[in-house]
Amino acid sequence: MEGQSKGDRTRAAILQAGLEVASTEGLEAITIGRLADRVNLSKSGLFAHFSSKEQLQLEVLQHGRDEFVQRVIGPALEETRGEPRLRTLLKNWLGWNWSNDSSGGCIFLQAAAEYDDREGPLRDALVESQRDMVEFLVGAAALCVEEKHFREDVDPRQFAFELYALVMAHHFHIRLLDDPTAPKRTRQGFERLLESAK
Amino acid sequence: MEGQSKGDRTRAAILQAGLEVASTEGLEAITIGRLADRVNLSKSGLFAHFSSKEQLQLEVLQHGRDEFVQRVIGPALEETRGEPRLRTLLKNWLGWNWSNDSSGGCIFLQAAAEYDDREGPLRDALVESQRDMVEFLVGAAALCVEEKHFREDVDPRQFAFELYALVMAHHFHIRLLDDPTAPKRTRQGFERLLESAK
DNA sequence: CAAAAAACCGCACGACCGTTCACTTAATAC
DNA sequence: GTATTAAGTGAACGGTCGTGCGGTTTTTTG
Repeated sequence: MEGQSKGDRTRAAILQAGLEVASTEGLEAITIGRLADRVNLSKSGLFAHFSSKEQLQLEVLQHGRDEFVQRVIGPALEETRGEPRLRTLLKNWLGWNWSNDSSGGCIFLQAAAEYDDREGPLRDALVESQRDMVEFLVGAAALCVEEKHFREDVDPRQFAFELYALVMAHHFHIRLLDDPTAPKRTRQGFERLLESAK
Repeated sequence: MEGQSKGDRTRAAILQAGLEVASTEGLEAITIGRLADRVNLSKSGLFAHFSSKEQLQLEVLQHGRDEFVQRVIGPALEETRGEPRLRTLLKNWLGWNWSNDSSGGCIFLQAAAEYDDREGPLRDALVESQRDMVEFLVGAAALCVEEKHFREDVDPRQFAFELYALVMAHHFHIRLLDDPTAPKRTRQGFERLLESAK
């Protein structure tokens, strides 16, 4: 009668393991057998929790969204509007990309590469989440204008574009090229972006 | 006795088809069978051209490098050093990302996501090619300083970081989000980047 | 045009894939 | 504590994967 049944706990463990695999090797690299090993279940035992592999992938992606909101968006929303919020957002975002706790980078950037030329429900779900993300950035930038932290003629959408660009470059440089100066360069680009908006 | 034997021509066709698959679905999505269908060969007939699947993938990646040099780097090198060369580079680069001629986006950004958390020869080859790419950008920016198009205190490496960032964002917005304003935003970011370097 | 070499095919293999189903074991409810 | 329900197992299926081998066809050489 209380919170979590056995099934719920198993499900959560599966999604967590799925997120780890997906963020390092991709959503397409998720395999029933491999995931079953990771959580000590039989293939069929794991499969019984989902109606299909695609459904499993969709739920893993959704789990990624939830985690991102909790670890990145949430803390930013607790900050005061405008520039401080933007700074907190970037800080946690870079932490998310870099998080070495079992996971490998950002599942969204990983999935973006996988589905940017493919059709289907997975692409649709990803596009929706990324459009949300962009809209959140646009909103955060618009608040900077509203709070007079930015000039009035700053285009929030252009600002969001360039901010996301920096985060992608950060991910690329730190994960693929092993460049330890990536965070510094990202922050420097961010400061330049802020400067030219003021 | 003359230029191309039958085998060479077939090989080239395989690599071209491989590049198309790799740029849309990834190097990992390359499959002997699917590729064999695409070029009207039997699985074993195709396989005989390579010593292993990994070798095939490596050669596809190398083919991508060659194409990129020919279509993007080459034209830029014909331009006069400094800012004009940089502008030509960006123009052709965006064209490469967008090239709708059978291919799907940039094979390097695709592969970067696939191998940023994996080990092996494929990752090594990719990292090398991307380091080269970054070094080329750094050099192009340094020439801008040398030619007095940029201020003396501009850091070419920081410039390269931010330029690559814009190109990644362009790729992301145009291929995943279907955002037709992406080229405009990229150019606008580029102009801002140039402006603050002058 | 014949001989040598290169290119290609068909078939088979073991491994892993997603999915189904009949069954057993464990957790929950009364 | 027993009845009921939920959770997990094991074997099997058709399919595709990378790879190896023996034989046939095509291209190249002299």
